[in-house]
Amino acid sequence: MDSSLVKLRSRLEVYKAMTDGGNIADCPVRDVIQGLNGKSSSLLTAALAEQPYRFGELRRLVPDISQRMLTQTLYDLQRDGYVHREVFPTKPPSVEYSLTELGRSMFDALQHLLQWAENNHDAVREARAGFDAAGLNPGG
Amino acid sequence: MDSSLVKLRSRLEVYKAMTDGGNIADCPVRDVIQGLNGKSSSLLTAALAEQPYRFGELRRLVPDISQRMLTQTLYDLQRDGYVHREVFPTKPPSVEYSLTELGRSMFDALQHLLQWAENNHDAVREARAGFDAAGLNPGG
DNA sequence: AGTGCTGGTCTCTTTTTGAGACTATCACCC
DNA sequence: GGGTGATAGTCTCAAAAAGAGACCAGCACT
Repeated sequence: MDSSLVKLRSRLEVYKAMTDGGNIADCPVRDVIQGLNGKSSSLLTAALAEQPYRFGELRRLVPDISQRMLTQTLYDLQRDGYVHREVFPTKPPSVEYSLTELGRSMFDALQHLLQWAENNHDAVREARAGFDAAGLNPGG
Repeated sequence: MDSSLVKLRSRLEVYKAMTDGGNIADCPVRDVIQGLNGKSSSLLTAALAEQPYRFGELRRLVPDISQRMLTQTLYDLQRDGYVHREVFPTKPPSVEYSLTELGRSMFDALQHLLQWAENNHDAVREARAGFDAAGLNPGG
């Protein structure tokens, strides 16, 4: 674990140098992670890691996403190479979305964070509650 | 790896049930990950995982973030329990931000994704380039 | 001919983000 | 004793992103 911290230091300097240079696209974190930052990107990737899904299925699976955002998020995931989109000439035509190899590889890394979120959801909620309560009564 | 896929299926169903029920806050992915989705949250967490930093230092470390967003992102990270904020009554007063235990734990999970981003930055860029090129010339 | 399914797009409104001017306090310098 | 610089922010205005939901087009079924 300490060794990863050592690696981290140099990595951070790389990030800094790159953003410092002006070209943000050269910073992997900004460039890659930002593409995953959509409000439902993680969830959709998780769904597609399970199995391929069609547009309408994804919509039902993640009901609080608007069609517009679902379209756009899938488009972005496809553009970044995580998702494959295939149109079947049925009547009416159906569209199937699936994870590419790159997408599956990315999801393997993302999964750690999803797992953490699940394990620590309560801790985060408690932190929020405590913070808000303290904020309302700052007069110590 | 396959066993994690099995776990995933049931997990996804939990997500679905929870968003389906209407209360999005009960879905760990939406609730936790969304708090990390800020454009620079990952980068700031990475910086603070290295060592504590002061406000101005963070601003210089991540130059393309506005003061306003830096303030707000740090506030959000603090509220979710990842970051500790300490004011020192120097003249002028200085404020130091550091990772809490929870934040460090979260970063351990996040780090996989950061590492992946670094390793696969080129692949993502190529995917984008290929997608855009194909999009301009769709007539097959 | 009307209804439903498919996978979207278009418009309008609200929310989020970005850029950057402005605040307040105190040490230092002249 | 007044201007300058450092600290860590806040405030306002403009632009970008996201959400809600109406609308579109093609075809099967009735």
